[in-house]
Parts: sequence; structure tokens; C-alpha cells
Amino acid sequence: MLHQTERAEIVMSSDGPAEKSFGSDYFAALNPEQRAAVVHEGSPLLILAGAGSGKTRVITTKIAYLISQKNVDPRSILAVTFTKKAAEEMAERAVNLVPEAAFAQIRTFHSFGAWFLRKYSDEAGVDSNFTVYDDDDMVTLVSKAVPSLAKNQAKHAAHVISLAKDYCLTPDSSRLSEIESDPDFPAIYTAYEKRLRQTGNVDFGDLIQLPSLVIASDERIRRQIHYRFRVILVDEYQDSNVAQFKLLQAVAGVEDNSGTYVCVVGDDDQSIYKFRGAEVKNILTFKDFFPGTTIIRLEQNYRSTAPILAVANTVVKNNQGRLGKKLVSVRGKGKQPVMVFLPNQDDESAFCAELITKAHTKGCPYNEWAVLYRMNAQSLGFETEFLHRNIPYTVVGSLKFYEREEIKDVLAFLSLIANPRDEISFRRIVNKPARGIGAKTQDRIIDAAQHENGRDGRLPSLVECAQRHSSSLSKKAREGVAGFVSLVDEFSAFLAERSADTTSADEEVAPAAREILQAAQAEPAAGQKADEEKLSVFIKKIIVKSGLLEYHTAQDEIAGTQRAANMQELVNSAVLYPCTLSGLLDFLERIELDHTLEENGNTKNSDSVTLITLHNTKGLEFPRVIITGLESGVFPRQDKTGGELEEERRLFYVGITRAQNQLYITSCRERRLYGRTEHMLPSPFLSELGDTVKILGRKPSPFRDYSGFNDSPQQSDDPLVQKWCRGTRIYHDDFGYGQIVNTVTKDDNYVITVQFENGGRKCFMPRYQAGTLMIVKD
DNA sequence: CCCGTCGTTATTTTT
DNA sequence: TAACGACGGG
Repeated sequence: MLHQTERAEIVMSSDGPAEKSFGSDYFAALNPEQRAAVVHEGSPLLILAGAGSGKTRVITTKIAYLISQKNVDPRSILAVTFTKKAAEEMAERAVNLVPEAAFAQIRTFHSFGAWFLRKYSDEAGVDSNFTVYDDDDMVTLVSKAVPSLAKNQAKHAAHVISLAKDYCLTPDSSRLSEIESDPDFPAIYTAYEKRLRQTGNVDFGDLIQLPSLVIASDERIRRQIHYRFRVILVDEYQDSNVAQFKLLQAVAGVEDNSGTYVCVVGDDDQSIYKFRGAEVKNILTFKDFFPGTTIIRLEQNYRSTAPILAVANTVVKNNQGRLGKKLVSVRGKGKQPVMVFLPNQDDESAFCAELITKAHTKGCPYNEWAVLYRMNAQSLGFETEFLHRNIPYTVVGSLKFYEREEIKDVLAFLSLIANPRDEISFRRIVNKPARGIGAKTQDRIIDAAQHENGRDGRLPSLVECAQRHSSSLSKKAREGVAGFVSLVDEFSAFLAERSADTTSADEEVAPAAREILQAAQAEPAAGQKADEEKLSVFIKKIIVKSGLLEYHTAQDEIAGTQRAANMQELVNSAVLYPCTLSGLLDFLERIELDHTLEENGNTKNSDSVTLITLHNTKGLEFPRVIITGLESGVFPRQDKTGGELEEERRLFYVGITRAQNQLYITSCRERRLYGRTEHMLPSPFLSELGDTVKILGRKPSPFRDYSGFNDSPQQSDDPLVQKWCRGTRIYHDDFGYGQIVNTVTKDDNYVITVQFENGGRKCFMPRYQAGTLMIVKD
């Protein structure tokens, strides 16, 4: 699925004979701007890198250049990205250029935060064996901290808490009101934080927020960090949030005159994660916070043909407040992109299927194609159609392997062994399979633990606490607790014993690089590991002895699910980890910080069409791309205020710039949405395409209102449908003014639904309403 | 404690 | 439409 990019990148990085020495061949492969970015020094650097302009190559070459030409200690280089995939790719390519790059810290933001927090856990007030709570765990914890909240209230509160952390707002911040008007929110946030700190664990926001707070308040650590990191490189900088910006500032130490070199790479036109707290502002105002910033623009695009870039440029220029940049195609001429209007989504799927099939008969492999859509639900139609026509496809991102119940159960067991204060994991598995320890008993144990008040206000081990208090429980619960305690103890003891003599020599090699090193040298050794030394064997024992395997196998038989097999897959994924406490922590952290399933060999090699949301395409490229569902309300999702519309437009821009050779855009006049068939208006973005696209299909009537397509002859099968279309303002003799909000054809009768300004909603058949209903012209 | 039924609710989501 | 959560009965 994602291998296209990889394959292309690998080819790029291994061309030229300069594998060993960092010769002039490397520079020959770069254009003048790229070269300038690589050798730049002496001031902060902002690289504005357009889509497909070779930014990863610039960063990796820069790392290699610093190490081999400037004698920079690789351990003093910190390179951060947003995804694990990007980190791995960067590490791989840098190591290919210069092997010592394996000692550079090439990590995701969150993985860097985790590294920091384990190193300085005492100062940060967390357990050094912490695990990371995901969004679901946050909701559970909010519910426990503030029991009066209903489930959806807790959900909302948890969401706002993570947003608060994205903006680096603590519970006592007066600015919380800017993101949540509920006056109770600060109290909820406070209660949540207290409860979270009691467990010793962290949430995602903490991985960023806590390090920056620690660096700001602890001078000793601040000095250590500034001494350690002399070069900081940030990729995808346009998607950094306030907390990440603060962390960057803290680590860079501009105000302390640390002399650390900072280089960020980003593209303001590709900022698509505002809803997750990303701030384009970070890129627009970078030079204000890093005085003397040099700006280098990379505008030569190596990915797409000129006609595709023409579409991209013409769309994105409609956004205000950009730094301004125009992509120029290195590749030049190509096929003109095509805009296709279709009657409905079934025709849309069929159209895509036919395009792909036709190309396939001419020798085009399926994996050259990607079908892009705004929301995951849209994939279903394509899946049905492709299945029907025997077109192989891979849906990217909808697999929620680690969100499956059985997987979360196993992970909870492992997390509890790592950190026995973990309230959420304790609750999750203490009564699974049923041991007679219901919610009430669980509450009693947690209450008791809170009263015991462990070190630093943290809870004591919940397993030990349960045992201490078992005498006060019912007989059934007592037996259950005894069984559970001995189960956990057995595995904890086993792990502790095996961990006693291990050292953490690997600590200085970032995980992304570690995997490369392992793959390069230690493959056979890993395979020959004794069973007892493999974490996978340990986990397998756990799922058997805990009864989880039996429990879920029983579920499989009832519901025909694959739970046992899924658990086995989780076991398999631990095969390369050592059976030690630090091996367990590594394993858990890898999963917590990257929910995407490890690509196994056959998906990588299979020839299939990629079905993917627009968001998920960031950083990818495909020879042929179809962007679907260009309808108002679907994409852009709602006609919202300017800022949000601009973000949708950037998303469109990202989609367009994924295409290398061919681009298709589709729009339907009708779509089934939430069980209803709705008439759709074309996306407002389509009116911005001008003559950069070739148009196929009959343009829908409302399209006459958009500039750029006025030349098309109007056709319609029914004048009523043309006249009484969705969005039209009307006046009714009895009910007053209103707007057509929906239209349906039922038994040959065209029926419209009108929302009146007086609040009422009525259906009419226009053919019988000539007297009382009229269209208002404005 | 488990199972059925009814009602509600639908984005995007690197970590 | 469909999928999931809340609730009540066995």
C-alpha cells in the first residue's frame, strides 16, 4: 500500500556511486536550493518545501553532511518527524549515506518525549515504567475521576483535555475558556490530572507537554539537554502544534543562547491537522521566535507532470495568508487531468472500476492507482464494486487492529505487569475472564489504594493492594483476587528475574535506527534466540494462563470472529523483542506510539488498488490518482467559515499533489448519505479549476452558477428537477419563506422537503403546487 | 451475567 | 443505512 513511495525514495537515495564517501556526487544530485539548504549554517533555517520537492532528501543529506564533513557528533543530532514511518524512512536513508547516522536521534515527536520522560521520570513526576494511555483510556479515566459525567460528556471532556495539552494549557490556565466554555471544565481537567498522576502513566499530550515544562523549570536538565543536542531538524513542521513548538523552543534554547542549530522543513499549503491542534502560525511566525532566520524555498517538483501541478497551483492560490510558493514541474508535459460528473455514487464506483480495469488490460498494474475520499465511510461503495469485478484493493488506515477488544485485553495485562499502578489496565482485565470481581469490588480496591497514598502521591501496586484488602471482600471476590494476584505475580517475578542482569546499552540508539541495525547484522541471531528469551513466548504464556485465549476462543465460536487469531498475531509481532522488562516497555511503546499495523510481506508485494482517505495520503505518491466525492457537504465537508474551508482546500491540494502521471476528479449529483439519497451540489472547489481540467459527463444544473464552466449546454431530463433543486429559496402562501433542504423522486413524483423560517418542515410535490409555492429570486 | 431490542448518531485523526 | 450504546428481562 505505501510501498510506492518507499520504492521511489530508495531508488533516489541509492543512485550514484557515493555509498561510502560523501563525495561531490551527492551534490550533483541536488538542485542549487537543495544544496544551499544542506550546507547552510550559522542561523536558524526555515525550508519551505513544496510537495514533491525532495525535502526528505535534503534532510537526510544534511544529516550525512554534518556528520561526515562537519565532524558533528551524530549523537548530538536530533531529527523529529510526525510519523514512525517517516522516522524510519529518514533513518534508513541517512544511514545509507553515512553509517554513523544510526547514532543520531531520529524519532517522532512523541517518541522523543517518551525517551525524555523515561530519562527524567522523577523530575516529571511519572513512573519510569510508564505506559501511554490512548484516547479511550482517557475517556475511562475522566469517567472515574468525575463519575457524575455521562459517557458522552466524559468523551467530550477527554477530547478537550487533549486539545488543551496540544495548546500546552495546564488545568490552572486562565486561557482554558478559549477552548471550552463549560465553567466546570477546569475542575474536570484538574481531577483527571490528579488521577492520571496517581497511576504514574501518561497520555499522548503529556509526551510533549511534560518535557517542555520540565526543561523550562529545571535548570540542570535544561543545561544537559542543550549540551547534548547541538542540531535539531524538524520535518512536516506545518503540522506542529503549540506544545510541540514550545518543546522545540525549550530543547533549542534560543533564549539561553545555547547556540543550537535549528532547521525546520514544512509546507504551509499542506497543513491539514488544525483540528488536532496544528498551528500553521508556527511556520508563518517562525522567524519571529528564531531571530535571524534564513528562508529557503524548494519549488521544483520532481513528482508530478506540469498539467497536474497547474491544477494544484490554481486551487491553492485561492487561500489567503499563505507564505506564497509556486510549484514548478521538473518533469514537464503530461496528460491533462480529467474532471468527471456522474449521476450517483454507484456510477462513481463503476467509473473508477472501469478506468482501472481498462488500464490493467493495457498492462498497468493495479498498484499504480489510488482512490482518495474524504471520509472512511466512502470506501464501502468502492470495496463492493471492486470485489464484484475482481479488482484487488487495499484499504489503508481503517484497520483498527490495536483497538480490538482482545488486543486491548492482552496489552492491558502487559501494561499492568510493567506498571502495577495502572488503574485503567487493572480494571480492564482483573475480571476478564469473569473472576467474580465486579465493578463494585474494583471500586473498593481502587478506593483503598487511594487511601494508602503511595510514594509521590502515586497509587501503590494495585495487585498488592487487592491482596491486602481481600479479607474485606466477599468470598467469591476473595477467591477471584487470590487467583488474579498469583497470576500477575508469577509473570512479574519471571520478568524481574530475567531483567536483573540486562543493561540498557541500546538506549542511545533511536528505535528507528535500531531496527535498521538489527536487520543489517543481527537477523540470524534474533532467529536463534532461545524460546525463553523471546517476549513472544512470554506473551503467549500469558494469554493461555490468564484464560484470555480461552475466553476469546469461546467468543469466536459464538460470533464467528477472529479473535484468537488476532491474539496470535500480536504474539508473533513480539518475536524480536527480548523477554525483559525493558523489552516489554519497548514493545508496548512501539504499539502505543504507532497504531498502524506492521506491514507484512504479502501486502507489500501484492498488486492492488489503494483506497485511502485524503488525510492518510500525506507523504505518499501514486502514478494515477482519483479524488472522489467532490460535492458540497462531503468535500468540503460543510460550508464553514473561511479558515476551515481553507483547510479543506489544502486537503484537496494535498490530494492533487499525490499524483505523478494521471489525475481524475469525480463529483456525483446524488449520494446516499446516512440512509437517505440526497441531491448534491458540486464542491465549490470545482469552480476554481478553470481550464486546467478536461470535463467529462453532464454538468449538474447548479453548476451554471460557477465561473469556468459556463460554456456547457444545459441538459435535463426533468425541468422540475432543474427548477426546484436543493438550496433554492422559496415562498409559500401559508408558511412563509423557506429553503429546499432535500429532494427525492418517489414513484415518478418529484418531492421536495422545505425548511421554513418559522421552524416548520414540509414536503411538497412541485407539479401540484404551482399556485401556492414560488421560487424567490435574490 | 448475558442477550435481545430499541434509539441515537453519524468527519478527518500523524501520536 | 448501519453500527453502536443504553437498558431491561431472563
